[in-house]
Amino acid sequence: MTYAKVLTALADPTRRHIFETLLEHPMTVGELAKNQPVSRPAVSQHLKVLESAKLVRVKPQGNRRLYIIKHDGLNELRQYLESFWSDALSAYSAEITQQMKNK
Amino acid sequence: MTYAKVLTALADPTRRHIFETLLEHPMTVGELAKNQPVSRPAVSQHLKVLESAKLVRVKPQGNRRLYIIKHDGLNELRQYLESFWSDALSAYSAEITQQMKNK
DNA sequence: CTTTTGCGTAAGTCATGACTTACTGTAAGT
DNA sequence: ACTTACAGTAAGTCATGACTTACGCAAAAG
Repeated sequence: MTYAKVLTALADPTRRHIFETLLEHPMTVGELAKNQPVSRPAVSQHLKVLESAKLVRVKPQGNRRLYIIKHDGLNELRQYLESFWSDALSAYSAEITQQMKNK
Repeated sequence: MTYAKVLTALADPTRRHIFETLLEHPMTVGELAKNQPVSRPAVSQHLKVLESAKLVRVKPQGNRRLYIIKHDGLNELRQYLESFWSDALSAYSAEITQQMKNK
């Protein structure tokens, strides 16, 4: 049921930007905040959300905290999406749509 | 760039419920509202959002309006998600994660 | 040991968006 | 024609959540 968290996490543009930045390479909070139009605490709060959605992971390194991409959340979301295609009921719906195109 | 709209559209639980209900079979607004804890106008507003995210389609039938699932929005979102895997930069990130597991 | 650096947390503000109850309009039924 | 059914729109309320500044705490630096 984490796909719900993933959806809300990625629905926010700032959070998406943070996530996509981390996709390039792991980064600390301070570094992330520099590439962002928002304050450092805001970034911290966003990272908290991303973490609970299993989209990122923390690696504390002494003073600093390195944030790293984690694919678990994305996998959950992908699975949720794929259920829409594999679903037999979905197929029924597609059939209706097809019928309508022919009219 | 519609994937953003799709994400916000599916981030809302009520909207997800409406969408998943339509997945079973096409339905009118009134029918949808009956299976929902919210009012009919609320459903109408949600359908508007789902429509602009290319997740549903309307088929006016005389007095009523039949709403039908549309896969375009989901396809856009899926494409967005897949870019995270195919991305070379993502691969780099995955490598780092792997290195960390070994520690 | 004091200072600085790096982050998380608290608390409060402000905008957005998810609802509600009217109201309006259009098609169907009598 | 008149009424009833179906649904979108307007307008207003209320909660949530995205931000800010201020603060506290631990690790590094001096």
